[in-house]
Amino acid sequence: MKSTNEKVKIDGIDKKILRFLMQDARKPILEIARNIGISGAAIHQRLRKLESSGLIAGSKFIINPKVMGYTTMAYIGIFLDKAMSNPIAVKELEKIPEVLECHYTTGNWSILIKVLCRDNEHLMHVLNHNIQKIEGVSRTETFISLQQQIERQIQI
Amino acid sequence: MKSTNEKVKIDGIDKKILRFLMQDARKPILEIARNIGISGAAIHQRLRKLESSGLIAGSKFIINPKVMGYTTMAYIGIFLDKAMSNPIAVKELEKIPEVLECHYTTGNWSILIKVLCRDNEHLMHVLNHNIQKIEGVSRTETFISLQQQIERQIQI
DNA sequence: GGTGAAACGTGTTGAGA
DNA sequence: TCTCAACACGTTTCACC
Repeated sequence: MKSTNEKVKIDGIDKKILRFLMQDARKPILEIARNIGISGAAIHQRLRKLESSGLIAGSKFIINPKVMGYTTMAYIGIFLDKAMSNPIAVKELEKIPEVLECHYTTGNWSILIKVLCRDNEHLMHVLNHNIQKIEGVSRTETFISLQQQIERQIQI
Repeated sequence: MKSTNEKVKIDGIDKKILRFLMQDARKPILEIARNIGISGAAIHQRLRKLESSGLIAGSKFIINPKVMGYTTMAYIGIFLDKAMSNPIAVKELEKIPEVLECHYTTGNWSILIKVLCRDNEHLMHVLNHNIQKIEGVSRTETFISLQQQIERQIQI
């Protein structure tokens, strides 16, 4: 894997391959091959190169949380006491399964997190019993996502 | 696909299968079968059920944006004029490829978006030439993610 | 870079417990 | 729901262009 500071060059064929696989990671290579008119072996070689360049970070099945009863998504801005070091807070946040993302941000807050809960009651519980309990957390601001209207990866 | 208001019941075997595939969507079903000690055909049947329940929303290759030179991620809170309807703004935001997420939120802003840019200069350009140009956008607040410390899906 | 072919492994189905 | 077995199909490698 190359340094992440090094840009990787990809051509139009790479882009076509990636566009297929970013949509459906299990799409057979041979099917892609037939679609773009080159051999399966060639695609295989290109994918190995893209993987070792670090451009392909892996593949994932995507789960629909709504079907599991998780319908409330929210962003929470967290203010930390000055004395509190960010890494310790992150360590605690990692233990909370409802926390899906955690960003160390510029601006108002020290930390911005994304949480996924079953409902508002569950969200309130996570706020009061998990997040606010973390030492150093002084205040939080919650923004509930009423609807997620765009969700995508970098366009290539 | 069932209604998204209907919870789906999954057992321990389903969870094991999903945990493997959420980590690596291309992991062969037969390999998973050997790992958890049931036949490949059984896994195949379970996956078909999980898919038709809507729990599996698909699969994706994950691209590492840093390797493509995209190193600046930010959240932007957008204030809309009262006269402005949210759907029109979202339609415009969809046309901006740097916008990866868009949430209609409670709280200060009308909209919270996540953007991915090459660098701060690129972010400034997207703010001034794309986002601020959208009719109805009155003010924005930007939070740059200096580091993303947690990134995961719902835990099952 | 690319190809085709061979060897091997996986996906998928259907009958039956 | 599961298994087994059969077949179709995909992946991977390699020699060669």
